[in-house]
Amino acid sequence: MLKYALLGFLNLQPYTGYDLSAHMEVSTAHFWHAKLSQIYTTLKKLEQEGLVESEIEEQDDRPDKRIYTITPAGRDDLQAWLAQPMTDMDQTKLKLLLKVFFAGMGDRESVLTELRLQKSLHEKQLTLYRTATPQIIDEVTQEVADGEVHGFYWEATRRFGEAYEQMVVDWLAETITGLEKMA
Amino acid sequence: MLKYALLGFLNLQPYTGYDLSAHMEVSTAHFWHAKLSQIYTTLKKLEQEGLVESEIEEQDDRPDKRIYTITPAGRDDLQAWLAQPMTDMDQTKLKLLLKVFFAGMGDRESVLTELRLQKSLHEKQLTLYRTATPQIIDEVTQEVADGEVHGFYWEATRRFGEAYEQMVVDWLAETITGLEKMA
DNA sequence: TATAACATGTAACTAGTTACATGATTGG
DNA sequence: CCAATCATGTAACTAGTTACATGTTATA
Repeated sequence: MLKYALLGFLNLQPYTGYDLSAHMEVSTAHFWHAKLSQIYTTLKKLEQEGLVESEIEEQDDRPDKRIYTITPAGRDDLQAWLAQPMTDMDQTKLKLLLKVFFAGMGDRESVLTELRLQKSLHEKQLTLYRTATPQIIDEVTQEVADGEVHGFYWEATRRFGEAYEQMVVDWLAETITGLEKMA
Repeated sequence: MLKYALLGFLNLQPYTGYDLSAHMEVSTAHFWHAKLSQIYTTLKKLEQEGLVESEIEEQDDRPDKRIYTITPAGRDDLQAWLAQPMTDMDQTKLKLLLKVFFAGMGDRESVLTELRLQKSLHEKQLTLYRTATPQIIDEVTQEVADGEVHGFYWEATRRFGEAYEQMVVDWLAETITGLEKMA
């Protein structure tokens, strides 16, 4: 599926692998992330399949860049993916929940430490969605073509992130309180 | 990490691969799932590492069973994992959000269809967390040793599931309304 | 009469992570 | 002077999925 994340970004404008990584980190990271190594190998595969093309831009002070552009076949593939509705729910893997599920086998203090640490991490993330993310969306919306349309959907994913983190923080607070009472 | 899901269950009592799969499906599926094929290969690997042991129980009418038991080394490994706190947040991959992020490149009706379908799926799941899951937790709590302690944590993961699905349903409703107004 | 549940496993494949390898420039 | 940013890639590995292979019994 990284395939479609890459095709989606390349449908906005040409990018290098490094650029794509940077963009994913600030915009899709909370629902889709990838390491640079996987991005490079996937781009190579997409080029072999004819969904993207690349050309080298030479640079003097920096390493040369390989700039990828989406092809008509790539656009068709992306369109087909967008048009075809998912018939099942996304399945997630949450290590934290797995640890909580078996926490009765360890000691109470360890769980409390873990949950408090997680709470502070999720609070930080919640703040980001409320302060930094709206600014990023505003900027990018003005830079790209069809910015207003994309802006609506980008804001929708931001709202999801915010609501998710709020829910997690609330759940952690409740769970911590419950555990403290169990003393 | 499937490793720890399996060790966790086997720390409650011995199980076959088939049993483990069935238990995961009703209790951890929303935060940890695995196919039978992966469960079988992982159990084999765990046995080679000395973390579990198995013995065959012959059956006449059914295929023979291979019953796995956790070893002291397995228990130690599980304990160490539980005691060591995670220092980062779980990262998720949500195809639905990825599709929404790039939805401005497709047509509005496709997105609406997709979101409405997802809403009905998540509503169904929310109902399950409110009706079926509490009953399952009650039953299992009474069957296993230290049931009351485990019950607290199992209920915590149920609450997470319920809160998550409620949040998703609300987000979908809002997003659908926003899109309909955009007409 | 067909399909779900019971029961285990292997083989081939796709996806993703970690580590390695290289090397200049900029900022603290 | 050290870390971060820029920039690309390969190799080895771990995790997870899909498909294949087998065979009985209970249920709708």
